[in-house]
Amino acid sequence: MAIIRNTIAKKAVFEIIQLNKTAMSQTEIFAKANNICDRVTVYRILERLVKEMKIHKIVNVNGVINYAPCNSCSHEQHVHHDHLHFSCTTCKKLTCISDNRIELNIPSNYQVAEVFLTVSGICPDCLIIT
Amino acid sequence: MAIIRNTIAKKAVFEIIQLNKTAMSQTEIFAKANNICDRVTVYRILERLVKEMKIHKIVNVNGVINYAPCNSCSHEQHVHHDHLHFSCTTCKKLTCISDNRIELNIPSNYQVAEVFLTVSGICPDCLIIT
DNA sequence: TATAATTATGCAACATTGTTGCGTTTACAA
DNA sequence: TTGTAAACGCAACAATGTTGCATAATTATA
Ligand SMILES: [Mn+2]
Ligand SMILES: [Mn+2]
Ligand SMILES: [Zn+2]
Ligand SMILES: [Zn+2]
Repeated sequence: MAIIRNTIAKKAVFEIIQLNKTAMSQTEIFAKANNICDRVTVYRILERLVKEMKIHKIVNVNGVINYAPCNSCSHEQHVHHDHLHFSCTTCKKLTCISDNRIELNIPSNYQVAEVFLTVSGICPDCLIIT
Repeated sequence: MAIIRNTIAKKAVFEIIQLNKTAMSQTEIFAKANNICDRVTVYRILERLVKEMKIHKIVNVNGVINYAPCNSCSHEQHVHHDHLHFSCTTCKKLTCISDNRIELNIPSNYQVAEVFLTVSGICPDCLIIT
């Protein structure tokens, strides 16, 4: 079993993700990290944090991968998240929205593993401004 | 108002998309196009076909953008598709699955525009092989 | 048909996002 | 304190997508 090390960079990256209200891409996280480590290291730290189930991965509607903290992830729910994501077309922010039950209507010959549900539109912050 | 031109390359790209059972990325489409045009042209043709509502765009779970033909797209439904997509973890193919009603449970201060629902798992073809 | 205007293309160059290999450093257990 | 696995930096690469600009093809219209 591999030993998990809590390096300075890893702690910093995790804190950046935790303190932010919305999900962030590697680029955004690296920008906030103030050159605490190389950008490749950020990628590798993110991989580890996902594996350790401290954060989860979300593909935004434009194809860019974002990361957000896991709040109550069990081993089974870690990837197959029970919540949806909201992608704001104005501020481009991606937000985790609390649990949402959906009923899938898929032919029985498909074996379902994970459900990815992302809704785009305008977030509350951007609606106020308008 | 812009005039729509049906060029040889555009017809070829559209036919490639129509004849394929699953959605395809620009890379796959270009590979099948047999150097009928430059790869940049394929990107531009895809943009036009999306605008003309002949095809639609789907972001796969890995972040790569795929394209599939539109079957019964109205102006309103063009992007806000009423169907879900199945992403096979084995053969990596992305398939459009016919309509699927879902009930969203989003706070009312979010203004919803489009819904993106992608399910991953194992497709029927890959299940048979196993 | 000839000419002008518009649309589409090729090519080169660039941007962004993500990955890999490898030698070196660091964290942690013993 | 020290050995070793884990993490890191750096350089190089890969995949995907975008932009500018000169040229070619198509369509409009005189
Ligand atoms: Mn989330
Ligand atoms: Mn589809
Ligand atoms: Zn917003
Ligand atoms: Zn499959």
